Parts: sequence; C-alpha cells; structure tokens
Amino acid sequence: MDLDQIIDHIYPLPTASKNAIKESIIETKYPKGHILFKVNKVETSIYFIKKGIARAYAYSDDNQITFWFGQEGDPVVSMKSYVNNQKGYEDVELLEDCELYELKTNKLQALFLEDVHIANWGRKFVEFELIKSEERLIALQFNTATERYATLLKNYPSIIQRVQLAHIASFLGITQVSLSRIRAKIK
Amino acid sequence: MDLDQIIDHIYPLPTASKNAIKESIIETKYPKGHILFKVNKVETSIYFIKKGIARAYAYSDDNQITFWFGQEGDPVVSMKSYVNNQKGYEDVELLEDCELYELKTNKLQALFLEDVHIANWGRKFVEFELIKSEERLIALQFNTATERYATLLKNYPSIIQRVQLAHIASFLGITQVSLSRIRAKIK
DNA sequence: GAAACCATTTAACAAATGATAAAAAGTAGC
DNA sequence: GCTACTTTTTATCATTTGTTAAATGGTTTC
Repeated sequence: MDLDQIIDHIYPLPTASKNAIKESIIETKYPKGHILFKVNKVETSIYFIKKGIARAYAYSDDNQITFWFGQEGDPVVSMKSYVNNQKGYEDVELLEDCELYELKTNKLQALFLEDVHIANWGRKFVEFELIKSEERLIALQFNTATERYATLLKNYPSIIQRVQLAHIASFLGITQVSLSRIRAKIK
Repeated sequence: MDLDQIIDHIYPLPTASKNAIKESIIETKYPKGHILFKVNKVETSIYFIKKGIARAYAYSDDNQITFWFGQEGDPVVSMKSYVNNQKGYEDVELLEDCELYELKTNKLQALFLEDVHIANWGRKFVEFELIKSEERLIALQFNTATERYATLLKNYPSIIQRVQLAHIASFLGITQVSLSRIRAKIK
C-alpha cells in the first residue's frame, strides 16, 4: 500500500503539510521474525505497513498473548510510548518479510505544534484507532469465542490464511485447543 | 469536578483557546435514570461529568451489557457519533442525579480547524481515551473474571459501592451469578 | 524419500461459567 | 413494623473452556 494513500485516508492535507510529513518518513525493510518493538522499551517511531503482516503480543506468566494484527496499510504504534512517552507492554513481531514506512515520533510531535492541519491529521489518526479498539472491546465482551472467530473469518480472511492458529487463538482469547474445536464444529 | 481542571488535565491551553472552549460549554442537570445518549442516534454533544455516575450499555439479544462506567471528571462520548457522525450503538444512562458540562460537537469541530492548540487538545483528549480502551481490552483478554473484579475493586472502589452488581457483572463480561460466586470466594 | 521438526487436531478429564429457579437480604412506602 | 419490591446470594445441572498428552498432518533438510 502506497504512502500517499495511507496519509490521505486518515485526513486530507494541503500539499505543503503532506510533504512535511512525507519528509519525516523513511522506508525500511525487515525480515520475517524481526522484533520491531520490544516490551518495556520507550519506542521512538511509529510505522505504516507497506507490505507484510505483524502481530503485537504481551506475556501473561510464560505464554504470549497476541492482541493485535496489522497488515498492509495499518499503522504500528506502541500507544504507551506514542501518547505518554512511557515503556510499552508489548512486543511487535513481523510474521512475514515486511516493507515499512517509519516515522519518528519526535518529528511528528514537532509538526503537531506548528501546523494545524497536521494536528488535525494526528487527531483523526488516533480517533480511528480508538474506534477500532472500541469495536474489538465490544466484540470481546459481547460475543462468544465462536462468534468472534466467525467475524474474523468474515472481515479478515487473509489473517487466518497468513497467521498460525496459535496466534489467532490467543487473539480470540481462547486456547488453541478451543479454537480447534470451534473450527471442527463450523465445518 | 471543576471545568478548568478537566480541560487543563487533558492538555494545557493558552487562555484565549481555553476560553473559546469554555464559551461553547453549558452546564446541565439530569435526574437519576435519565437516558443521555440513545442507541441508533447520531449524538451531537459530548459531556464531562461534574457530579454523578453513568454507564453505557448495548443490547445483545434481549439483555443489556454494560461496557463503560463514568464518574466525576470523565468524558461521556458516543465515539461513533463523535468521530464519524454515525449512529451510536449504545445507550448512556445516568445512575445518579448528575451535573454535566455539555459541549456541542459541531462547535468543537469548528474550533479544531481554527486553533492549533485546540486541535492538539482534541488530539490528546482522544489519545487518553485510546489508552483507557487498550488497557481495558488487554484486561479482558489477559485476565480471568476474578482478576478483573479484583482490579476494579482496587482501582475504582467507588464504582462497586455506587453501582448495582448486575451492571458490574456484565461490565466484567460474566453473569451476575458468576460474580456472586467470585465475591463469595474472595472474602 | 526418510528423518526431524513444527503446526494442528483429537481425546480425556478437571475447572469455570452459564441458565434457571429458589432463597435470603436489603430497601422503600404506608 | 408489615408488605411489596428489588437486589444479591445459593443451589443444581448443563455447557463451555482449560489442561495435558498423544496422534495426525505438513514442511523442510539432507
């Protein structure tokens, strides 16, 4: 997914403002398995996924629990770092070779203070993330594991094809054994 | 909780910007039981709670599921309306007589375009809501019902004193019967 | 293509939660 | 203080999910 598209999709910007953001962005590549964000670290960049897929997970006791997937066009943000300059609670791992757009947080913060359009772009950026977060929260609270799996299957079929079931199970809030049972029933 | 405190706590503003926001705010009162937001309606205001407590709930089949509580100092927002001008999925009910600060969304949107400080204030406002949402999401996914109850008890003891257990149970994602069992064990 | 490795499913039993109903405790009005 | 009403707890049984382990299926490597 192309950078202009990603920026415009959040909030339309005058050319000058858009260029200011684009000048702060560099393209990078990392191989499958690369750890992009590390738990207990203050992250200084946010990313947009040009190509590939990633997951965020945290540890509960000894086992990893995946709570986010991102694919082409999605932002990758350690929210605690981005918002409060605090250590994040998550690792972000690349599940495929990835091409990324990297944006240094401090550059973006400076632009927020200078340019009202960019400040509003940043506002809309977080607003959309909040809508996604609320929708997931409500899905977790309202729907059974079976329903949540069906929704994922319907809305993000590519995730299920590209990601191992162990990660999907923990994303759905159940064990892999449970997910297997659900899959067996649905067929 | 006082209005200046609420505004400042989100993001420090120059006096002129702060006054612009304050001029758009009016104080209102509603009695216990009042429905502040109605499901399937585009809400045109957001509120801050000066005094009182409220809950947001949606229907799953026939039963109400509470997914949010707000008390003194908290914002009350129908996010779908606020962000996308779309119908909300929730009712918001006042659980006590409430005093509220009301802010018309369209006035705020206009200020966002005019004033870079206010745009950044709006950005921080949503950022903090996002952090809260993520924390709740992760609690739901990572912790058992017992742990979630213990956390609520620790972080928001007043909620448990002021709100009926049926609402708290659905907030925790369990039945009231389950919550009773948990409470019996913890003692 | 056999061996080694990883991902997924199945099986068996334990624990947690849901559903329904009834009992107990608490509150409000007269 | 009695009655009516609401909220909370307990009890019983069915269902779902977790845990552990083994079996199956797929991939990779040599």
